[in-house]
Amino acid sequence: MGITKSASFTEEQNELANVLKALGHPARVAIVQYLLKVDTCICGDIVNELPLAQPTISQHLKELKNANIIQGTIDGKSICYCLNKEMFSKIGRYFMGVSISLENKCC
Amino acid sequence: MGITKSASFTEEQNELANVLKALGHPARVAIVQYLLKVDTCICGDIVNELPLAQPTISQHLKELKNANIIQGTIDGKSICYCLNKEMFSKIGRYFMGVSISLENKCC
DNA sequence: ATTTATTATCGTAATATTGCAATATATTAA
DNA sequence: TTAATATATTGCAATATTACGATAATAAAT
Repeated sequence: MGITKSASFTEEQNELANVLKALGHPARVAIVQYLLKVDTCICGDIVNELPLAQPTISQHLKELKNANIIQGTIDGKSICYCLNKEMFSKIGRYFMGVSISLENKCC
Repeated sequence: MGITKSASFTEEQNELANVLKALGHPARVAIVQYLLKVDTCICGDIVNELPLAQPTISQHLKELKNANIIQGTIDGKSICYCLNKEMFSKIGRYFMGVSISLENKCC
């Protein structure tokens, strides 16, 4: 993107935006959904599953990891990836909270 | 961004990614939080609230509107914006669903 | 030590996003 | 009609993202 004035916003706003930006790409949504289905997997499994090259998948995994959406643990010569429960719980609670706040408001 | 291979992913994946991408910017998170606080407001109120120029706010509002996150209704010479309850409910339910699916899994 | 397997990094082209000044559009007020 | 108010659009510079080929790095197997 262009110049994003992160400094102008609160820590909370920047953090939330970072996580949602990381999830704001169809390939990364697909990776999350695949991980949800298979529980854990290695990078190569995702390369076989999605129509993207290995470096591209690796880059997407890095972004998801940076945003604390997935975690990877070294397992021999491969890396075992899985979803970070707490992050999904946190995001879920945030949006449900917004949703409840909006319940008795009209537009 | 670069070339996003939207065609390679499902409709659902693209839709979810679009909404989350729209929310994946601190200025747009700030707009949502402001709207949550004041219920409804006009564009000018947001321009006064955030450290961004009017065309920039207008552009962010357009993106939020396109993603169906806010709606704007013409009110005289200004436009009254508010959050779209259903969208937040939908996103909240999605993430809570993922969260619940992850509950009894380990990593 | 060499090969094989798995993932990460580098470099780069193509494209998208961000922010704003200038300007256009639309509605109300005088 | 003219002026004032509110928002949208255009055009552009600066920057970020996406995708991938080539290559490096790491660990296991032979």
